[in-house]
Amino acid sequence: MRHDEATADIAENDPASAPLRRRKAHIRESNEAHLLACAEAVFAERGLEGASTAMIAERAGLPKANLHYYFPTKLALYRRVLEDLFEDWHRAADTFEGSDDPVAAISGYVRAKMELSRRRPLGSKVWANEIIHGAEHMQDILTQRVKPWLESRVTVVEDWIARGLLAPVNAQTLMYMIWATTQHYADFDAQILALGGKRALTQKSFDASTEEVVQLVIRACGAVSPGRG
Amino acid sequence: MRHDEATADIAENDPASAPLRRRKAHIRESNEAHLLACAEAVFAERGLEGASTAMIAERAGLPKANLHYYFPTKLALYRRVLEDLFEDWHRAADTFEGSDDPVAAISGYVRAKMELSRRRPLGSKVWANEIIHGAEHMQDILTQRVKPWLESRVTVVEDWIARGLLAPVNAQTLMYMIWATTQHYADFDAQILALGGKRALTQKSFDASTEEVVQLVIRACGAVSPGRG
DNA sequence: GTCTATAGACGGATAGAC
DNA sequence: GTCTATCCGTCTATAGAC
Repeated sequence: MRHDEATADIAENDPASAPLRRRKAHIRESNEAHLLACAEAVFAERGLEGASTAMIAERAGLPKANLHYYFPTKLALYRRVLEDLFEDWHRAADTFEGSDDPVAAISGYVRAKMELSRRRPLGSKVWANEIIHGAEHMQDILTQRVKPWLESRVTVVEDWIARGLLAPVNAQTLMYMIWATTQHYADFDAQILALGGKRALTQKSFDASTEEVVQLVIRACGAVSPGRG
Repeated sequence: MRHDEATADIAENDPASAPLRRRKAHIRESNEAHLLACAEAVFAERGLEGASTAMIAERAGLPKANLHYYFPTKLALYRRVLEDLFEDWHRAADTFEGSDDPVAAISGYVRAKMELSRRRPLGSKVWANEIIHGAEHMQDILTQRVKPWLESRVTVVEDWIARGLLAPVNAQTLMYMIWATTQHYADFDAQILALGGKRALTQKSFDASTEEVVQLVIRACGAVSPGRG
């Protein structure tokens, strides 16, 4: 994390300094990524207001001033975390694009969302926290990125219904149920743990919950589960 | 909100001061209730750390020192809000106790939970926020109050399954789906609004969403919806 | 029971040496 | 690019007059 080379006097246009510039770029990239990961954890544990730049810097093993060198304000850092989370969410959402078979598409999407809750629960918490508090720092992401995606999926589901492949459910309500239920396993893990379900944190119980959720969702929208494996 | 009577010199044991003591008790009761309502709103909007006692006091129209007169610390106020929320949640949960008919019991419970999300969305947000951040201030509520309730309901659902009244779902997973989906309409209202669904905030669209959720849940657990009305 | 003033800790952000 | 020291604002909580 520490770099003691004297680099301040390297001329920008000196070809000989190219390796140093690359090294500086690599340092920046690596420190930014590390700070983003630590920020995600602290924001998840304490929220935007509860998190302090000192906590994030300490977790990253850097002095606070160094954090402000990479991210000018706490809010800028927070925004970057949210944008990064959207990218990950969007990759999971791709699962829904692939198939024209409703059972395969929907169960695949539920599994992808559960996998995301498993793999990145802290990110899910940051996202949930932001929305609960009014989503003021992600209006643009919601309206410009999530909304078009949702509308296109609603169209697809309504087409499936028109073709008799699904029961006449409200597509938006179905999507909210899928989001809410899958994200519950990340956001409310403390409650699930306290309620002492056997399905707490092991990969095995998480996989079992995943298949139970898939089953519930598939039956909810009036299709027959294809089973799996 | 203001009371200018000189009451400091009223002897505790003087029978003549009983009316004054009653008035003081009423003042306390009314101010505490008002502060609790304002605290719930500010905690919902900003979280425990983001909320300041100054904000809560200002919303209540009282000086900050007055707030600390009624609630010694911010955390004590927060705890009182959480306990109050549990009581309300518990009343809604009673719906589930009444009937031995699974469809009536489950759809009634879903409606009660949706009604709670509609009537007290700020409270739902405070609850969600607390759990997302680790539930450290409500471990006792979860393990001593919510857990026994959940276990008794799991038993009932498993009995229904054994009697062939429901599909063989995992009762806990079903309950998490109900909680997650119904609370989504309170906690994620900012997202629902931003995604521009027609079902935003009117009572009418909320009622429609309620019946859609009931339908989805009833079908998910393998029963036939009884319709309604 | 009400309210002003303030103590004391901690927050985000920056200056400037290295 | 790193890090110490510090500014200045806000926070919780309390003292003490009324």
